[in-house]
Amino acid sequence: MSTGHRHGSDVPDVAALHTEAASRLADVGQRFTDNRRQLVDALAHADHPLSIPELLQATGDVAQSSAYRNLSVLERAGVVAKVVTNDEWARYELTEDLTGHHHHLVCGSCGAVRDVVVPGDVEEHLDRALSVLAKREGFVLQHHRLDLVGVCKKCS
Amino acid sequence: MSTGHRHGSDVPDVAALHTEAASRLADVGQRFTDNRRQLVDALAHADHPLSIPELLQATGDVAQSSAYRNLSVLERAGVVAKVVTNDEWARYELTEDLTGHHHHLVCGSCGAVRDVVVPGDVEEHLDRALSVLAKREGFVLQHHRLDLVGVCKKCS
DNA sequence: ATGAGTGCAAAGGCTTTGCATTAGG
DNA sequence: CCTAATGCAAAGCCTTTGCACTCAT
Repeated sequence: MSTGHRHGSDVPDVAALHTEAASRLADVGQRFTDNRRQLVDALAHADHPLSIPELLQATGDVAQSSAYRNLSVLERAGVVAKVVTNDEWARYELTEDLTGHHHHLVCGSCGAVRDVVVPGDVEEHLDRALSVLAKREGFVLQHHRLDLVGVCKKCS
Repeated sequence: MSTGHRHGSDVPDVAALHTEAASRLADVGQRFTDNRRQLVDALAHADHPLSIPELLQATGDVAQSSAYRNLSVLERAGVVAKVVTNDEWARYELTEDLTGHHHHLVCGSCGAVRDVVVPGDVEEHLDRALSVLAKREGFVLQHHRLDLVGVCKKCS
């Protein structure tokens, strides 16, 4: 799936997302509980990876330890991915096969991270070049991460 | 400067590196002490970003707190850059204007990170595309970070 | 009933900081 | 001499874990 989500102007298909999340959790022997649904929904409605404080605020009544534990479970289930940035907290986002491939605008000034989609032809060109490179290095390439580092609109 | 270093087969120009490091430290009112020289040398001879444990081992007799403090100073001076990965420790490398622009092969299995250089034409193509994108987003682009995530030769 | 999930509090582990000592200009 | 730098130990802070309670099946 790659139904509409925050990158476009369309509304996220919440039902489909829930079904898929539940399915992936079931695959690893886990339930789609209310806490987990709240975390997934918060991530689905954000246009950038969320930190734990942001997630706690967005969900309202999820205990911090539960948030960490459930994010870990969701990560193992392939529903969310941890995004490491230079700021103090880890950030989380839905996996790319749920939201679509994208990259990040990282503001070196305030630390803000925003999702951005790179034109398809650029991605293809890049992927071809990286495949060749990986093969040459004896490296099994799974995917690439690309961050644009600079100063966001608000800080400049 | 961008004298020879670990990416090529050439030997790092230690003297020039020291001069440049000392100069940049002086610019921010800091000295090029023996501990800092040891850290810089260790980074110059590695072919991948080093974690604190690796740096402590490579330097031998630098106290952990001094390593952290000096890396912070070197970072402010623009001599080293912190590289954030998904593993437990932060990693450090010399800044790209000292070593040349490069990217990282990140092994999702063992966490190893190795430097890799992408062909110039690919970089140019990418930079042009990203400039257009950044302008459209009202973002002042300074540089990009590109990681190849997969499985390294040793783990596959 | 029975195991998964939850929440509070305590523990862990990387990183930072306080402070007395040492070294460089 | 005098300030910067160093090293040890203690403190911080994000994250993980222990444990008893609750909920769903």
